[in-house]
Amino acid sequence: MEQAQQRSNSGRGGSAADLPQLGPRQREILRAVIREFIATAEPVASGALVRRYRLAVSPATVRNELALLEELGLLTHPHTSAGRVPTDLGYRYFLESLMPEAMLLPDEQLTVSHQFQQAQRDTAEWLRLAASTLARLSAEASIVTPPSGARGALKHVEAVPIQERRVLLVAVLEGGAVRQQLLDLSQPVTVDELRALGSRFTDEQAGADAQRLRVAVAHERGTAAEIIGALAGMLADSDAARARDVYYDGIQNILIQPEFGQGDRIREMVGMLEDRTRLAELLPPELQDGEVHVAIGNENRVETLRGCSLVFGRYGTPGGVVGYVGVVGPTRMDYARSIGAVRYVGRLMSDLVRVVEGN
Amino acid sequence: MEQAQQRSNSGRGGSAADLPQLGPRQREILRAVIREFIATAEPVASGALVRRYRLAVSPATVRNELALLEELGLLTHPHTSAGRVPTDLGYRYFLESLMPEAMLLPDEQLTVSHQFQQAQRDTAEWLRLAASTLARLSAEASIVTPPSGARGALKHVEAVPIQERRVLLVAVLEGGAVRQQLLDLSQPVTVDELRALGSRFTDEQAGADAQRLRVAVAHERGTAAEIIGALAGMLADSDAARARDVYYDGIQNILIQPEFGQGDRIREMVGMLEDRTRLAELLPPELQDGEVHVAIGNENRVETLRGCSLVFGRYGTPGGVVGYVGVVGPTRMDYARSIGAVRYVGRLMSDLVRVVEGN
DNA sequence: TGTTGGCACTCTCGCATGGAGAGTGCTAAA
DNA sequence: TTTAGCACTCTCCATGCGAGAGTGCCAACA
Repeated sequence: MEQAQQRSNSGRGGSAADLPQLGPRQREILRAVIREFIATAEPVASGALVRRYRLAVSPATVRNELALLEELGLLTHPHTSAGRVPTDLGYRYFLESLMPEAMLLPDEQLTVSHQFQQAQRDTAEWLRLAASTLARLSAEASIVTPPSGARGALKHVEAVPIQERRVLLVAVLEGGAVRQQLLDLSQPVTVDELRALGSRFTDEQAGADAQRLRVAVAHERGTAAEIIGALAGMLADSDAARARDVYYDGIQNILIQPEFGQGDRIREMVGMLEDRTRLAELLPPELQDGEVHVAIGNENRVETLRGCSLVFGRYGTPGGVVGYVGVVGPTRMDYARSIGAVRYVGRLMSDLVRVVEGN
Repeated sequence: MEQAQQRSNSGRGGSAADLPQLGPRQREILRAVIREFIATAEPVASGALVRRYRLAVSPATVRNELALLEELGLLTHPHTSAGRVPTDLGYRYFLESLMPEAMLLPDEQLTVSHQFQQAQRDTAEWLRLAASTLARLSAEASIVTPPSGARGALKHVEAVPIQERRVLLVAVLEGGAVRQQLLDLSQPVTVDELRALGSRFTDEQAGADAQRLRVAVAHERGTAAEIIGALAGMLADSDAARARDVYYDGIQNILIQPEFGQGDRIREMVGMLEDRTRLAELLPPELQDGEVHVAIGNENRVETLRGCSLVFGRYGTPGGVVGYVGVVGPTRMDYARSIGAVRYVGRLMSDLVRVVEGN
């Protein structure tokens, strides 16, 4: 009955080390409690466990085991005569050694990857699709950050005339991101001059970062200097802009969860998600591409998200751009599904980024 | 004591015609009820009115007037011994002829316009700023749609090489929108060829819409035909993409409103807002730039938003691009503030669009 | 005729009560 | 070691009751 174990989901906090040792029956019972609680959101009673999971022992025996699991810190009691509820540590144990393999079903994978292939081949579209796919698969709220270039290197410059002294600068970055900005010039400029400047800068400054562009400003004068200066600003702002460009979806999914029933818990949560400047606090500190990090309840650093779990994955290319995909929900979430979804969508995003980078 | 009246906020439904005639004291009392209810969200009692608004009559007299206003359909009663609550019609009357002038304070205007000037000069940034500004000013949830070109005419084309057979197409549209898409070519192409194609298309097809580009495909062959075809697709998809690019903010503001206290009302609402495909249902059918449209409660067409009011404005340039800014909240909202905020932010957005268009 | 004080009536809300039901913990027996 | 039995605890729900808020109406008054 033991499922394929999977230790690759380890999170931070070195939790694997301090997890207690359990016998097979205790493991079976713990797993049943967590499954049941995830499904019902109600404290789980000994009798119900025996009945619904066809345990070969009596409720009294189960009660003894439950008391033991509680003593180990894996379960709690809302009050004396209520059933058991998993603690954060209980979920952690489940994740580390009880959870079924965290994989999407093959036909789900097929559907999702098909959708990604159908989507318009544009980064914003992909991000939106990733967010909505994650929200649907996990039935939680999802967060997706755009890929951000490690250096924000310039790849291509274009200056489009708007008026005689106003141009739209379009910069394509290494990694396929496109940034645009209006620029008012101090002198009139012709279409041909702009075109020439665009191709010259594309040739000369390809691969440059904000730093190098700032230096290059000194060697230019007039319109050229103004444009290079603006480009440097665009590249420097690039990361700040990225932080504001986060995609959310599925907030409605977590609004209905009974744990957010009333009070301002929910308001705080949504406020936290809407405040794009605080997003960085959610992201796991060090994480490799392809790995999935799970922060259960109090394991995450943000106070307003106590009682919530975060499942985050990192996508990108080695040495190239980096982005995050993740889901947020109550600690009582279907971790196997969420992890599977995050991992798969992260992998797809990595593939897409690789395509844009041209590898 | 009568405030400056303002009839420019008329909505659809020809409501101004069927509004009852009221005497000055009735108007004063109705205004007080609505003010009080907007502030407290609790049914308003006759005694409280007299006390808090220093009315020169006794509670009994006020009760008589309240009964009359109820008979006219402007107020209701949750139950026999409760205070009065405005009906949709009551709010409508308030809007049409009782509301103080719907204008932001001069220093608020200054702060906001300053923020817009400070912002990075990029459409996405403006939209985000508009959404967050509206949410903050109105203390409701805000919705901002990107400017969409009336025709989606092409202004500038650029093809950036990614690999030898893969290019990133960047199209700048009339109105300053930038669209990008990856394209896999059937034959390898050099950087110089791409550059030449880009400038040729920019020259030949400037001002073209999706339709004309489709025709132009027939006159090209090879790589050029593939690129033109892709451009036609991008322009055609342009409107669909725009619909998905809506900016929301301040959802947390309406989550705490007591009217959305519990139940799935709120979940439905957020679901409605998150579902970008249904946004068009919210937008007012015909509306001139600069006008503000208010749909109170049942006046809006979407069922899940019964009990909510929408305040929408249209921005853009005559004959040019068009976009919408608006706020969503409970019918019990501060209409003067919301309308003032929507009008002012709409005007700023119109200015910005005009700048991008080069007028 | 319009206004007001007085008063009965109604409805909600909060609180305490009590019984039913669910579930545990403990003990003693198998 | 497991289990049956049983007392105990706690929640939940329905009920009832009293207080309070507020209205509607009536009769008196200016």
